Amino acid sequence: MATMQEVAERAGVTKQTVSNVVSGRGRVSTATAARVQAAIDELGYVPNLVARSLATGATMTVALVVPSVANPFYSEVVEEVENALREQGYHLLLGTTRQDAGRARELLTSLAGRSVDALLIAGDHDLEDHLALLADARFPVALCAWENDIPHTLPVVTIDYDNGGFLAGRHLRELGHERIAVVAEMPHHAPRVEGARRAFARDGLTIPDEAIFVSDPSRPEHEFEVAEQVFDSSLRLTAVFATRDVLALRILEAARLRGLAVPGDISIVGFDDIAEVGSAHPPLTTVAIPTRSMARQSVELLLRSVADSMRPDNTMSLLRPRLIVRSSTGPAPRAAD
Amino acid sequence: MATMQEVAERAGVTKQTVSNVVSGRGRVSTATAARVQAAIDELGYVPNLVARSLATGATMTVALVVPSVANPFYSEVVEEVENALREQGYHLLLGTTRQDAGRARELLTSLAGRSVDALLIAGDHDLEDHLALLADARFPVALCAWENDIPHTLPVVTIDYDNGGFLAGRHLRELGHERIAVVAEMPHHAPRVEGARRAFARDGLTIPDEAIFVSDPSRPEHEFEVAEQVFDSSLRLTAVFATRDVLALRILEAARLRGLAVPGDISIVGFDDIAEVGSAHPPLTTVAIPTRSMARQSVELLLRSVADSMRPDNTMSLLRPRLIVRSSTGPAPRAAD
DNA sequence: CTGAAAGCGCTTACAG
DNA sequence: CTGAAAGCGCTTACAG
Repeated sequence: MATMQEVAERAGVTKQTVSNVVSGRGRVSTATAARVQAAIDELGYVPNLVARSLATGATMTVALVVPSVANPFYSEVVEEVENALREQGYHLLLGTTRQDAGRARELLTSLAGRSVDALLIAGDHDLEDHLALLADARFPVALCAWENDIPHTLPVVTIDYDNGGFLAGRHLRELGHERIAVVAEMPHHAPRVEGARRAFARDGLTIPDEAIFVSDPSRPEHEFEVAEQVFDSSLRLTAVFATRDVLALRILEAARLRGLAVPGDISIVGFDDIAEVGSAHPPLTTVAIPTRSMARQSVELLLRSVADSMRPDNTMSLLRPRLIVRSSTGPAPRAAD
Repeated sequence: MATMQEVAERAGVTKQTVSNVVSGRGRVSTATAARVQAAIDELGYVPNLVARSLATGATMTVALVVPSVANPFYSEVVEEVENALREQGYHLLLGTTRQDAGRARELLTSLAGRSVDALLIAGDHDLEDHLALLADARFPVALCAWENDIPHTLPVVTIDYDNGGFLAGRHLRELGHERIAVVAEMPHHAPRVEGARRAFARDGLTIPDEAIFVSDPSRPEHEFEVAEQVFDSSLRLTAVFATRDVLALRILEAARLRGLAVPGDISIVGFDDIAEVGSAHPPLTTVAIPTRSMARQSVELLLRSVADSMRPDNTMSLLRPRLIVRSSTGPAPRAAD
């Protein structure tokens, strides 16, 4: 592989001049620039990025840690982080934790060796206990999509999940629903559940613990089983709030399989606003969260701090979800009681 | 940040010795090793990976290029590639092309600067024309999940897609189906379609062009529209072969919405064997492809070549798909003709 | 078992 | 506008 030195010799100049024409910085006469460029082309010279990194202290790569990519929410985060990074010329180093605390720990440890310029952690799964490993990282670290027990030691850009749950609950209350089930991944989605409860509490109503159904994200087939449990329960429900759209879709399927009309017999509200949900039958009412803007803001926070070579401001920003009313929710059916 | 030199001074030894204890290579007396380790701990020393890379010529990171991560097939590839990489101590640099040839081009160009030890490209979307950019890459390159016009210039580990289509078609033929529709993303899935046609041709039957329905992957809502078109057609179909499970699921949904019994009125065969398909209602018959083993073999091929520091053998390996019969396929209903 | 030297391929002031 | 030098922080032979 041709080196900068070789290009310099061929062009009859010094390394510095080659460096100048490659970087476009420092001025070089048109004539020598052309000579250098010719040498570069003839030799097929490509700068060695590792050497450049050592000299400049910048690797132009940012690491992103997510629980999984097989989850529409996180795959959207990955896509948008990559977009934002690429616009600034950065590469993306990806690590997934897969609900494995040991793996998460290794990941953070191996990342702490400054081979990246910044680190973004998405989602609070399995990482709570390992954040301390990052205490003396040599690069800025930020958190996003963090739902429970938001750390105070690092900057975070996340969603107001509690408010999202509240929006879902309030919508259902406005439609007159009094008895609803909540299907949630617990404890991760606790804030969404609490939000919905708060909306009911305003009207003096409660969502009892028996009406909270816990889904296990590690077993996809479990999602449907839970949906079945909901309808098998004797709670005389008129609506279901699912704290993830993927769950909401399973509930819709289970309802249809039992001949329940949506929203005639049962209303369904989801959470996330993933693409499939808008083209479901019927299209689902859901709580939309600004995933892409969250991803983008996180990257900007981090890159700003890289540019200024200072720790990022220890800010916490909470993005607001938004209720999207489609056709899976309607007035509560008159109780036959 | 502490440097190796500083650790050496503190421990009263030379850099080399510190390097030895850090790497575990070259022997060091227990006593000095302990002194060095103490200095490392006191200073919070972490080796600078970039410097190490420049010295060794290895970055311990491998790049993976995929069309998208919002696709269950590719997200499985990403996961398994990451697994295989991590086992060997490598990091994953991820790039997605998003059906944007310009973006794909930029990606490959920016990767060519030897900041990675190897490159794996999954999927043939948008890359056909840019492979030449990799001609003088300083690291090994391999292809996987390549379906059309497999290049001869690079090693590839892929699926026998044509055979997958054949398995689906043969299964349907064995059940007595004569008139089927194929829903496919074209031209990408052409081999799967051809495979199915081949199975029919053995019995002197053809799948006419009108029975091939093209789905547009860039518009998720289009998938359902296509499913509707299939049932609106006047082809008197008894089965549908969808070249992706996600499509098969939409077809199942459309069938149910019209009151068609699956498999009583219509049989459905998918392709991929993604997790959701096994817990659908009914569970879908599908062509399972060894995605994880493909990902793993690709990584091993690449890493072997990195270890030997030679070009990978220009091999082409074709992994065999397997038909998984579940409950969405049954005997063709007796025609009422 | 430990030390002194050279080198990986760039960039960054600093002279001229 | 161009050149000579030092340095980024490691590792790799090579002596002792």
